[in-house]
Amino acid sequence: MKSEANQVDQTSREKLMKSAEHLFAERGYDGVSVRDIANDAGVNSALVGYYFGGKEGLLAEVYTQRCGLLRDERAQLLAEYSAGGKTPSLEEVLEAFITPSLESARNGEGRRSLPHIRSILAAENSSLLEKLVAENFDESSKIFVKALGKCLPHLTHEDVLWRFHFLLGTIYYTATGPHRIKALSRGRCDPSDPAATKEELIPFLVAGFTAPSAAKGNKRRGRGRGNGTVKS
Amino acid sequence: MKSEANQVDQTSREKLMKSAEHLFAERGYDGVSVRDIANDAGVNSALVGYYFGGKEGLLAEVYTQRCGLLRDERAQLLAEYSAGGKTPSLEEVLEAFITPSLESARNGEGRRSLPHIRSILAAENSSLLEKLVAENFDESSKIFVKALGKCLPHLTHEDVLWRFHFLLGTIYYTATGPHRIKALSRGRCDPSDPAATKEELIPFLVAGFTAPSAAKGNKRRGRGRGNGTVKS
DNA sequence: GTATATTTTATGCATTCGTTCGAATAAGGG
DNA sequence: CCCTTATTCGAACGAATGCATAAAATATAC
Repeated sequence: MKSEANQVDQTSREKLMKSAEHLFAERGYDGVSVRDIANDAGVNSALVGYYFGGKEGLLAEVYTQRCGLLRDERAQLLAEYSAGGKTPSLEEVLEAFITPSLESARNGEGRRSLPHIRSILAAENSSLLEKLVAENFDESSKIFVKALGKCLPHLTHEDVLWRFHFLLGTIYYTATGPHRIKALSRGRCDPSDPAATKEELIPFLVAGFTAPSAAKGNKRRGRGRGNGTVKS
Repeated sequence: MKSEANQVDQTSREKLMKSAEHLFAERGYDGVSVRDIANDAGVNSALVGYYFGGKEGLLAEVYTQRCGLLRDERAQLLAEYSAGGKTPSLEEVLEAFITPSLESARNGEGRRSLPHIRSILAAENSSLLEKLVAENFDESSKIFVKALGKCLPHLTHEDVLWRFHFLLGTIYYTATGPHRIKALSRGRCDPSDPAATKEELIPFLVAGFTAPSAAKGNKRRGRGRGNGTVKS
């Protein structure tokens, strides 16, 4: 198979994947028909069955490919920040995790499709896709949770997991629902601008992550809010 | 067939709305057919046309009703914290906003359906529903953004909006499904537990909101003895 | 009782969906 | 040239969709 086609000479398989990524991100899985995809790609609709076995196979292919790219970018950034055996700072770990999510336009055409697709999977809750998410995501998650925990020795493992969970929420919501804040701010806050988003998100997250532990050992009814770390 | 004696006499309209809320939250809008809803409700499928004019009308009805409930709960909590002309603290404002989102089981049957539906709207991006979101949510949002700004005079209006945006992300993501965090923690972190979530989320958010301003140049106007209201 | 209004049911319709199948077209080796 | 293989195409299938309508059942008023 001659997979080294030029970007001008694109195989039908690639056209389908590109259109599928675009349309799935825009209108959801059930909201797009294979005819829509084929039409957008300019090929015959039967080719999705020929190349991917069906609509689900096409989505799986698109998703895993995108996930791999995102995972690699994150890993590479984290590796850069860990060069020379150095332990990356909290900001660096967060930046390594967030940046590829915000600007996943590297391969596509300015569309941040992966978090959108990911959000759609969560919403439409297809069983196959839930499995895909676990397969492609848990690996990267564990690495970053570990790196975060190393930066935050005052937190329990569960604290880190919770805050990682909140971090994911900010990322996905930024990628999927940027309409409202843009309207409320009359366009001055634009979550589709990766640099601006990062500039606001990182300090917010750094402060949130470095907050005192909220874990069980700490739930004494102490009056003082910023009480120190409780050893046991 | 005659409907067997239900525990309460529920009109077919209410049955439809209940089933629609449940199913929309579970499988999305396009993922559920009118027949599915009618079958789940135990009524004839033509009744959704009779009562709501169609599938979209049913969704709009469900959504606006749920939205009204949530908005009222939030407003009531904020009013309680503002009793006697007192200015609520940051934690109180956050709690008033978050709590009803996390435990929207008050009226339903333990399902936190509204954020789920909201998330689906964002994903499937229907034009009608985007309008619904703006209509039902912006009002509440503006009130809380204002209350937050009053607690955080060191921030610009845009800072507050950004962090409010991140706050929404954490809520929606938490409510959108049983997520990886539960698996990664072997069940010890359970986002479906409102109390546990709040115990972790509030300190995280308080720290994030009170972080120093990230605005470029820190150009907060009206510094010194600030006029309370934020200029619009 | 009858008459009227409301609610429910049964059924059909036009459309769209994902998928499949067989026939064309292209490419390459003998 | 023929033969094999890979790709593309047009057409069609059965199933499911949202929606509309007429008739039946039920409630309500007189």
